Amino acid sequence: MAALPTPAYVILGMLRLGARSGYDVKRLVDGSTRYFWTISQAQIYPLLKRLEDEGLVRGRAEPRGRRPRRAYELTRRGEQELVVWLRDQHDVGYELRDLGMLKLFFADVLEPAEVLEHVRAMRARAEQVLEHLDRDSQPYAAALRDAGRRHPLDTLRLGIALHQAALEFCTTLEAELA
Amino acid sequence: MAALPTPAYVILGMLRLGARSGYDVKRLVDGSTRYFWTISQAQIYPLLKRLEDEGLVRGRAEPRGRRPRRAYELTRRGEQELVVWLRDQHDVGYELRDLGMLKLFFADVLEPAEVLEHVRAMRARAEQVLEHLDRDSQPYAAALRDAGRRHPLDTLRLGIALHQAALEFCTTLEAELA
DNA sequence: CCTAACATGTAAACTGTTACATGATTCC
DNA sequence: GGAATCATGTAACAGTTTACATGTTAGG
Repeated sequence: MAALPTPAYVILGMLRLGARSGYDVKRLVDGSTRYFWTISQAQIYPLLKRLEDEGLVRGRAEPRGRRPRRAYELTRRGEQELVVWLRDQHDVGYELRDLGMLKLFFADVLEPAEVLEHVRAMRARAEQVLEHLDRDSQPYAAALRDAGRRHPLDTLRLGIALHQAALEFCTTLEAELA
Repeated sequence: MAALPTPAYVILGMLRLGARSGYDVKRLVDGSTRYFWTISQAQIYPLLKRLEDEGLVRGRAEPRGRRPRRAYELTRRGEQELVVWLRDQHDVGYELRDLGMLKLFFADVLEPAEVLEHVRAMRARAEQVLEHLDRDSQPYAAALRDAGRRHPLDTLRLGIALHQAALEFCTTLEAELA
């Protein structure tokens, strides 16, 4: 059996955190891992089917009227598979694509005033993300912690620390450029 | 004329910073923007051709023996195109895919000792990146600053601040988990 | 009654990477 | 003479997103 693609583990993990439908998975991803891992809706349904074929999730039909609908849960093998993947310390890599940083890198072609504008835009973005993390992700992570899962909150704290650092750097740079 | 894909602007920017061949572009990207923007070699050559067709770069053949080789430089229109793109404050978005954070998010399935191991691995990664930035990117950015381009160094400082923040958070979390 | 949110699914397009092939030059 | 580095290029593949299509349920 071929190794699963990463989005499959996201699905397994979200099912373990209480998601029941593909739609739930998408909602939870958007509300929690979105800033360090996204997944598009079009990937979810085919993957759920595959996971069911491989016996890692169990789905049963719960149609609403004429509309098909499936509710899923992890099987024991699915949970084992998730644990094996989580344990693999081998891949903790990351990939960042940051247009703000890329444009700053090339910004010497611009007028100083334009660079300042750009840095301000980067700071505004960091502020927006922090606001979203605080308003939308925090309550969800706090609820999970109260249910005994502490690590979503730890991850959120890391996300906040990262964006805070970006925010502080932008503020410093703005002062230098002014 | 359709808007160019982002890697095309990376090429324009790198040509402006002194790259002459496709190979140069790849080398500069690997040595400088790699931690916030990568580009694969296979994308570069077709894009250079396209940029030449659109009059944004000028290439001339400088073969080595029987091996073809092209040296490129920015045209005025190419530089204008770069500036227009840089000015567009509309897209300063970013995309992060961080397996370390994703696994931390789901880490409640693991034993506490395993989580600690994982956080240590994340910290080790941050340390490695910081080392690379300091050893490989710093000299290059410093040389560019001495040549009058200060923003590659600013971008590097932001990268360092980000990884430093990650490192500090991991250290804190390790202490909490121990 | 209408809109928003719930919910599933597919086809096509796009983006990016991997793997391979080729050959020159420089340094040990 | 062999290895590493310089240098270009393509074909196949994998991964991801966009756009569309469809229908339900709950609330204002």
